[in-house]
Amino acid sequence: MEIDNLKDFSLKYTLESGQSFRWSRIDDAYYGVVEGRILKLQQENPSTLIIESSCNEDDEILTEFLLHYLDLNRDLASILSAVNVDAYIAKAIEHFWGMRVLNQELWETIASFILSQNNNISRIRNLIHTLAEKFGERVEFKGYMDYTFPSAKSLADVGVDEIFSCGTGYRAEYLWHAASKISNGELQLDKLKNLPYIDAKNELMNLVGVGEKVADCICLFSLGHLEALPIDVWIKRIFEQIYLGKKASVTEIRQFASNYFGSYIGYAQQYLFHFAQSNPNWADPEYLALKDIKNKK
DNA sequence: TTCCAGGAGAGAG
DNA sequence: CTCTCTCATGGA
Repeated sequence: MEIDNLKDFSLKYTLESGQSFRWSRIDDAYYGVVEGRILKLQQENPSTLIIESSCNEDDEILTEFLLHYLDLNRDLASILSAVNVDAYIAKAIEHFWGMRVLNQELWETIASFILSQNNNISRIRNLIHTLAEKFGERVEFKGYMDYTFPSAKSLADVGVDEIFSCGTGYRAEYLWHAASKISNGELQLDKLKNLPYIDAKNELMNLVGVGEKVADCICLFSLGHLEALPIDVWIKRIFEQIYLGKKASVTEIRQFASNYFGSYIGYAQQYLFHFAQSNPNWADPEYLALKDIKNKK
């Protein structure tokens, strides 16, 4: 099946921007395990998305699911125009136009970003794959084989040692703790989805191993809270070097950022993050100078 | 060999 | 509140 008449969408930038660790590109198609099945996505024209699923599901329901997952129900142009306040971020927006902030499954996002701490993206991908291979279910579609993300209950049941043996390091305890609290009902994910940003974030930070940054990642990449600002080493560097010109605390960065970019800071963050990550010259003087050129709103 | 990665917790000051 | 140290692991 396919979805037509897409506007302001880049499948590539959306799936390759470090929000999800479960997509692989083969030629011009993306294969990923999403909520129990393999999806194969291809963008054409570029306003058409061609979709295949490893399980038989109703086209209409799958369409609704993907519109939400890929955040296609939002008016991206107006969001980006709201955060396009200077020539520096304008460069990032221009370069990665169409990149969307995903709405991923909550438990998988919690687990993935617990594993992300003090870790790099390729190793996070490998860890998740190893966990899925050992504790998930095998799925296959058109020669592409992968494993579903293990449920909270299955990880709670196998225990810390088995999780540790996947190479998770000291994060094994954190992951097991979260899996336990979720599978025994101490933390109810459905309730979490209905809370406002601050409340959801605080609730998540009650989990051992979930600090402010990971909580913000979950709020942004799963719960749709676009005002969340995950401050990792990259975002810290970007704000210190580009916008503040000095070392700054997380509190300081947060205050400046929300004041400067407004309530869609989560989207601004994603473009700045991906721009810096993929451009070794992101802090060169020629780029640095762009931040002083303001864009009229 | 040392440094670093989409950090967090514990402890000290 | 802010610093500092430690926590596994693998790739550069």
